[in-house]
Amino acid sequence: MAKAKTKKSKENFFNDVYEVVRLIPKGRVTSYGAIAAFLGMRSGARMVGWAMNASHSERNVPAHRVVNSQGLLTGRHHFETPGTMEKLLKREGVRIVRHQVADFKKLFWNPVTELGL
DNA sequence: GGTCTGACCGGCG
DNA sequence: ACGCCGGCCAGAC
Repeated sequence: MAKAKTKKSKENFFNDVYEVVRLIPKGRVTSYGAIAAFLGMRSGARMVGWAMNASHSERNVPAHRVVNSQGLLTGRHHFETPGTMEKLLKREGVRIVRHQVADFKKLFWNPVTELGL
C-alpha cells in the first residue's frame, strides 16, 4: 500500500473544498488561498477557484463567502448575475465597497486557525 | 495524449 | 507602490 491515494483523492478534493466552504460562518469570508492551505496546497489556490466553479452543482455551498486575498469579489461574474455575490454578502451583514469586502481583515475566517488543524 | 487555461498567491526587480 | 512571472492541480479540447 505504498500509494494509497488514487483517483479517489481527487474526488475528495472537491468534496473537501465544499465542506470547508460550508463551514464558513454567516457574515464571515475567507480566501481561496486559505482553503488551499487548509487542504495542504500552498499555491493551489487556483484549483480552489476551479472547484468553486463546479460548486454550482452542489447545494449549500456559499461560494459568495469566498473571495481572494485582497477581499475582492473576483468570482462575482460567475454567479447568476454579477451583483448576486455582493448582494448575498450584504444580506449577511457584510459591507461591500466597490466590489470589495469592507473590514476584510476582521471578517476573514481562517479555516486553519478556526478549525485548528 | 499533449497543451492551455483557470473565481489565485506570493516573490522579485 | 507597481508590474511581471512562475507555481500548483485538474479538467476540457
